[in-house]
Amino acid sequence: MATDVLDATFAALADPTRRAILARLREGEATVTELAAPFAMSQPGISKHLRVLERAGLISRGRDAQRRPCRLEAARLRDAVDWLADYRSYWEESYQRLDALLGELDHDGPDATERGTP
Amino acid sequence: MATDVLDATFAALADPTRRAILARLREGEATVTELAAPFAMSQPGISKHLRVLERAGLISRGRDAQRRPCRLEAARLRDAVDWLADYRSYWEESYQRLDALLGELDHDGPDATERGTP
DNA sequence: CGGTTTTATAACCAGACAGTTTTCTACCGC
DNA sequence: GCGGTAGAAAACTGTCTGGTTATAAAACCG
Repeated sequence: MATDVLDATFAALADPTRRAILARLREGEATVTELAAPFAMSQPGISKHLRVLERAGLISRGRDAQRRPCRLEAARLRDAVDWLADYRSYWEESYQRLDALLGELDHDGPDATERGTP
Repeated sequence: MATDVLDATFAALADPTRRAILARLREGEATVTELAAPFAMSQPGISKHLRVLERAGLISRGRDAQRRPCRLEAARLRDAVDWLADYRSYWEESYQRLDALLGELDHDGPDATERGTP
Protein backbone atom coordinates (compact mmCIF):
# COMPACT_ATOMS: atom_id res chain seq x y z
CA MET A 1 0.00 0.00 0.00
CA ALA A 2 1.46 3.33 -1.10
CA THR A 3 2.23 5.54 1.87
CA ASP A 4 0.66 8.68 0.39
CA VAL A 5 -2.61 6.82 -0.14
CA LEU A 6 -2.68 5.96 3.56
CA ASP A 7 -1.62 9.50 4.41
CA ALA A 8 -4.56 10.96 2.51
CA THR A 9 -7.02 8.35 3.76
CA PHE A 10 -6.20 8.70 7.44
CA ALA A 11 -5.95 12.48 7.19
CA ALA A 12 -9.39 12.60 5.58
CA LEU A 13 -10.80 10.42 8.36
CA ALA A 14 -9.29 12.61 11.08
CA ASP A 15 -12.07 15.20 10.81
CA PRO A 16 -15.47 14.65 12.45
CA THR A 17 -17.35 16.58 9.75
CA ARG A 18 -15.87 14.37 7.07
CA ARG A 19 -16.63 11.20 9.01
CA ALA A 20 -20.21 12.39 9.40
CA ILE A 21 -20.41 12.99 5.66
CA LEU A 22 -19.22 9.46 5.00
CA ALA A 23 -21.77 8.13 7.46
CA ARG A 24 -24.51 10.03 5.69
CA LEU A 25 -23.41 8.60 2.33
CA ARG A 26 -23.99 5.08 3.57
CA GLU A 27 -27.69 5.81 3.07
CA GLY A 28 -27.06 6.52 -0.59
CA GLU A 29 -25.94 9.28 -2.91
CA ALA A 30 -26.46 12.87 -1.82
CA THR A 31 -25.98 16.31 -3.29
CA VAL A 32 -23.75 18.96 -1.77
CA THR A 33 -26.64 20.93 -0.30
CA GLU A 34 -28.14 17.78 1.17
CA LEU A 35 -24.81 16.97 2.77
CA ALA A 36 -24.38 20.52 4.02
CA ALA A 37 -27.81 20.73 5.65
CA PRO A 38 -27.02 19.09 9.01
CA PHE A 39 -23.98 21.26 9.65
CA ALA A 40 -23.65 24.81 10.91
CA MET A 41 -21.18 25.52 8.17
CA SER A 42 -21.15 27.46 4.92
CA GLN A 43 -21.61 25.66 1.63
CA PRO A 44 -18.04 26.36 0.48
CA GLY A 45 -16.86 24.86 3.75
CA ILE A 46 -18.61 21.62 2.95
CA SER A 47 -17.31 21.73 -0.62
CA LYS A 48 -13.79 21.90 0.72
CA HIS A 49 -14.37 18.83 2.87
CA LEU A 50 -15.80 17.04 -0.13
CA ARG A 51 -12.72 17.86 -2.15
CA VAL A 52 -10.55 16.37 0.56
CA LEU A 53 -12.67 13.22 0.57
CA GLU A 54 -12.60 13.02 -3.20
CA ARG A 55 -8.83 13.46 -3.46
CA ALA A 56 -8.47 10.71 -0.86
CA GLY A 57 -10.62 8.47 -3.08
CA LEU A 58 -13.26 8.05 -0.38
CA ILE A 59 -16.06 9.51 -2.47
CA SER A 60 -16.74 9.96 -6.16
CA ARG A 61 -18.96 12.48 -7.83
CA GLY A 62 -21.45 12.25 -10.64
CA ARG A 63 -23.29 14.84 -12.64
CA ASP A 64 -27.02 15.41 -12.64
CA ALA A 65 -27.83 18.76 -14.22
CA GLN A 66 -26.47 21.38 -11.80
CA ARG A 67 -26.11 18.82 -9.07
CA ARG A 68 -22.92 16.89 -8.34
CA PRO A 69 -24.13 13.87 -6.38
CA CYS A 70 -21.60 12.25 -4.09
CA ARG A 71 -21.32 8.52 -3.52
CA LEU A 72 -19.33 6.58 -1.01
CA GLU A 73 -16.24 4.77 -2.29
CA ALA A 74 -15.57 2.31 0.47
CA ALA A 75 -12.65 0.53 -1.15
CA ARG A 76 -10.13 2.97 0.29
CA LEU A 77 -11.48 2.26 3.73
CA ARG A 78 -10.61 -1.34 3.15
CA ASP A 79 -7.02 -0.26 2.45
CA ALA A 80 -6.97 1.43 5.84
CA VAL A 81 -8.35 -1.67 7.52
CA ASP A 82 -5.78 -3.79 5.74
CA TRP A 83 -3.02 -1.66 7.21
CA LEU A 84 -4.54 -1.83 10.67
CA ALA A 85 -4.97 -5.58 10.41
CA ASP A 86 -1.21 -6.00 10.84
CA TYR A 87 -1.67 -4.81 14.42
CA ARG A 88 -4.59 -6.99 15.30
CA SER A 89 -2.52 -9.61 17.06
CA TYR A 90 -1.04 -6.90 19.28
CA TRP A 91 -4.26 -5.65 20.75
CA GLU A 92 -5.50 -9.21 21.09
CA GLU A 93 -2.27 -10.06 22.87
CA SER A 94 -2.79 -7.29 25.40
CA TYR A 95 -6.25 -8.60 26.09
CA GLN A 96 -4.78 -12.01 26.73
CA ARG A 97 -2.20 -10.55 29.11
CA LEU A 98 -4.88 -8.65 31.00
CA ASP A 99 -6.97 -11.76 31.14
CA ALA A 100 -4.11 -13.82 32.48
CA LEU A 101 -3.28 -11.19 35.09
CA LEU A 102 -6.84 -10.99 36.31
CA GLY A 103 -6.98 -14.74 36.45
CA GLU A 104 -3.83 -14.89 38.58
CA LEU A 105 -4.95 -12.25 41.02
CA ASP A 106 -8.29 -13.89 41.30
CA HIS A 107 -7.42 -17.31 42.58
CA ASP A 108 -3.69 -17.51 43.03
CA GLY A 109 -1.90 -14.27 43.76
CA PRO A 110 1.13 -13.31 41.67
CA ASP A 111 4.02 -15.76 41.84
CA ALA A 112 7.38 -15.57 40.09
CA THR A 113 6.69 -18.24 37.49
CA GLU A 114 7.53 -16.98 33.98
CA ARG A 115 8.06 -13.50 35.37
CA GLY A 116 11.89 -13.27 35.31
CA THR A 117 12.81 -11.32 38.48
CA PRO A 118 16.61 -11.76 38.54
CA MET B 1 -16.59 6.01 20.44
CA ALA B 2 -15.82 9.63 21.34
CA THR B 3 -15.19 11.71 18.26
CA ASP B 4 -12.06 13.41 19.60
CA VAL B 5 -10.50 10.02 20.28
CA LEU B 6 -11.02 9.08 16.65
CA ASP B 7 -9.81 12.51 15.57
CA ALA B 8 -6.55 12.07 17.44
CA THR B 9 -6.10 8.46 16.39
CA PHE B 10 -6.64 9.00 12.67
CA ALA B 11 -4.62 12.22 12.72
CA ALA B 12 -1.74 10.39 14.36
CA LEU B 13 -1.91 7.63 11.74
CA ALA B 14 -1.90 10.14 8.87
CA ASP B 15 1.86 10.61 9.02
CA PRO B 16 4.27 8.07 7.48
CA THR B 17 6.96 8.69 10.10
CA ARG B 18 4.51 7.93 12.87
CA ARG B 19 3.25 4.80 11.12
CA ALA B 20 6.84 3.66 10.72
CA ILE B 21 7.43 4.24 14.43
CA LEU B 22 4.41 2.11 15.28
CA ALA B 23 5.65 -0.59 12.93
CA ARG B 24 9.02 -0.55 14.64
CA LEU B 25 7.36 -0.87 18.05
CA ARG B 26 5.75 -4.15 17.03
CA GLU B 27 9.18 -5.68 17.53
CA GLY B 28 9.19 -4.55 21.14
CA GLU B 29 9.94 -1.52 23.28
CA ALA B 30 12.44 1.01 22.00
CA THR B 31 14.09 4.16 23.27
CA VAL B 32 13.79 7.51 21.57
CA THR B 33 17.26 7.34 20.05
CA GLU B 34 16.61 3.82 18.76
CA LEU B 35 13.41 5.02 17.16
CA ALA B 36 15.11 8.08 15.69
CA ALA B 37 17.98 6.14 14.12
CA PRO B 38 16.28 5.08 10.84
CA PHE B 39 15.07 8.58 10.03
CA ALA B 40 16.86 11.57 8.56
CA MET B 41 15.32 13.74 11.20
CA SER B 42 16.51 15.51 14.32
CA GLN B 43 15.89 14.01 17.74
CA PRO B 44 13.41 16.72 18.76
CA GLY B 45 11.51 16.01 15.57
CA ILE B 46 11.07 12.40 16.62
CA SER B 47 10.16 13.48 20.16
CA LYS B 48 7.35 15.58 18.72
CA HIS B 49 6.01 12.63 16.78
CA LEU B 50 6.18 10.53 19.92
CA ARG B 51 4.22 13.11 21.83
CA VAL B 52 1.51 13.03 19.17
CA LEU B 53 1.39 9.24 19.37
CA GLU B 54 1.32 9.34 23.15
CA ARG B 55 -1.48 11.90 23.33
CA ALA B 56 -3.44 9.76 20.88
CA GLY B 57 -2.96 6.82 23.25
CA LEU B 58 -1.13 4.78 20.61
CA ILE B 59 2.05 4.43 22.66
CA SER B 60 2.95 4.61 26.32
CA ARG B 61 6.28 5.43 27.88
CA GLY B 62 8.21 3.96 30.74
CA ARG B 63 11.26 5.10 32.64
CA ASP B 64 14.64 3.39 32.64
CA ALA B 65 17.28 5.76 34.04
CA GLN B 66 17.61 8.53 31.43
CA ARG B 67 15.77 6.49 28.86
CA ARG B 68 12.04 6.73 28.20
CA PRO B 69 11.23 3.46 26.45
CA CYS B 70 8.16 3.49 24.22
CA ARG B 71 5.77 0.61 23.86
CA LEU B 72 2.95 0.05 21.44
CA GLU B 73 -0.59 0.48 22.78
CA ALA B 74 -2.63 -1.26 20.16
CA ALA B 75 -6.02 -0.90 21.82
CA ARG B 76 -6.65 2.47 20.20
CA LEU B 77 -6.05 0.90 16.83
CA ARG B 78 -8.85 -1.46 17.62
CA ASP B 79 -11.11 1.55 18.17
CA ALA B 80 -10.23 2.77 14.69
CA VAL B 81 -10.95 -0.65 13.22
CA ASP B 82 -14.26 -0.76 15.07
CA TRP B 83 -15.27 2.50 13.42
CA LEU B 84 -14.19 1.28 10.01
CA ALA B 85 -16.04 -1.99 10.47
CA ASP B 86 -19.34 -0.15 10.00
CA TYR B 87 -18.33 0.34 6.36
CA ARG B 88 -17.25 -3.19 5.68
CA SER B 89 -20.48 -4.20 4.01
CA TYR B 90 -20.13 -1.29 1.61
CA TRP B 91 -16.81 -2.27 0.16
CA GLU B 92 -17.85 -5.90 0.09
CA GLU B 93 -20.98 -4.89 -1.74
CA SER B 94 -18.97 -3.17 -4.45
CA TYR B 95 -16.88 -6.28 -4.83
CA GLN B 96 -20.01 -8.32 -5.27
CA ARG B 97 -21.27 -5.93 -7.91
CA LEU B 98 -17.98 -6.08 -9.77
CA ASP B 99 -17.95 -9.84 -9.46
CA ALA B 100 -21.45 -10.14 -10.81
CA LEU B 101 -20.67 -7.85 -13.69
CA LEU B 102 -17.56 -9.75 -14.67
CA GLY B 103 -19.42 -13.04 -14.42
CA GLU B 104 -22.16 -11.80 -16.67
CA LEU B 105 -19.84 -10.48 -19.33
CA ASP B 106 -17.87 -13.67 -19.19
CA HIS B 107 -20.35 -16.38 -20.03
CA ASP B 108 -23.77 -14.96 -20.48
CA GLY B 109 -24.10 -11.37 -21.49
CA PRO B 110 -26.32 -9.13 -19.38
CA ASP B 111 -29.86 -10.32 -18.84
CA ALA B 112 -32.49 -8.97 -16.49
CA THR B 113 -32.54 -11.84 -13.98
CA GLU B 114 -32.46 -10.67 -10.35
CA ARG B 115 -31.74 -7.17 -11.51
CA GLY B 116 -35.10 -5.56 -10.89
CA THR B 117 -35.81 -3.54 -14.03
CA PRO B 118 -39.51 -2.82 -13.56
C1' DC C 1 32.58 16.52 41.54
C1' DG C 2 32.85 16.99 36.02
C1' DG C 3 31.64 15.10 31.80
C1' DT C 4 28.59 12.27 28.85
C1' DT C 5 24.26 10.40 27.43
C1' DT C 6 19.35 10.71 26.83
C1' DT C 7 15.48 13.20 26.41
C1' DA C 8 12.55 17.25 26.74
C1' DT C 9 11.62 22.31 26.04
C1' DA C 10 11.65 26.71 23.84
C1' DA C 11 11.61 29.67 20.06
C1' DC C 12 11.18 30.04 15.52
C1' DC C 13 9.74 29.20 10.44
C1' DA C 14 7.26 27.69 6.25
C1' DG C 15 3.43 25.59 4.71
C1' DA C 16 -1.06 23.28 5.18
C1' DC C 17 -5.75 23.49 6.96
C1' DA C 18 -10.44 24.86 8.41
C1' DG C 19 -13.25 28.27 8.02
C1' DT C 20 -15.22 32.64 6.27
C1' DT C 21 -17.33 36.03 2.57
C1' DT C 22 -17.72 37.27 -2.04
C1' DT C 23 -17.97 36.23 -6.66
C1' DC C 24 -18.31 33.34 -10.80
C1' DT C 25 -20.12 29.46 -13.74
C1' DA C 26 -23.52 26.33 -15.31
C1' DC C 27 -27.88 24.68 -15.74
C1' DC C 28 -32.83 24.54 -15.33
C1' DG C 29 -37.83 26.36 -15.92
C1' DC C 30 -40.56 29.76 -17.89
C1' DG D 1 -33.14 35.35 -22.92
C1' DC D 2 -33.99 35.86 -17.63
C1' DG D 3 -34.24 34.75 -12.99
C1' DG D 4 -33.28 31.34 -9.71
C1' DT D 5 -30.70 27.40 -7.92
C1' DA D 6 -26.38 24.30 -7.27
C1' DG D 7 -21.96 24.28 -6.80
C1' DA D 8 -17.15 25.82 -7.46
C1' DA D 9 -13.35 29.27 -7.17
C1' DA D 10 -10.91 33.03 -5.23
C1' DA D 11 -9.07 35.67 -1.61
C1' DC D 12 -8.39 36.28 3.07
C1' DT D 13 -7.76 34.88 8.09
C1' DG D 14 -6.30 32.43 12.16
C1' DT D 15 -4.63 28.23 13.82
C1' DC D 16 -2.29 23.79 13.65
C1' DT D 17 1.70 20.98 11.91
C1' DG D 18 6.13 19.37 10.79
C1' DG D 19 10.42 20.59 10.87
C1' DT D 20 14.61 23.09 12.46
C1' DT D 21 18.46 24.81 16.06
C1' DA D 22 19.86 25.78 20.52
C1' DT D 23 19.42 24.98 25.28
C1' DA D 24 18.15 22.85 29.53
C1' DA D 25 17.20 18.87 32.81
C1' DA D 26 18.08 14.40 34.57
C1' DA D 27 20.58 10.54 35.37
C1' DC D 28 24.56 7.78 34.72
C1' DC D 29 30.00 7.07 34.85
C1' DG D 30 34.54 7.71 36.46
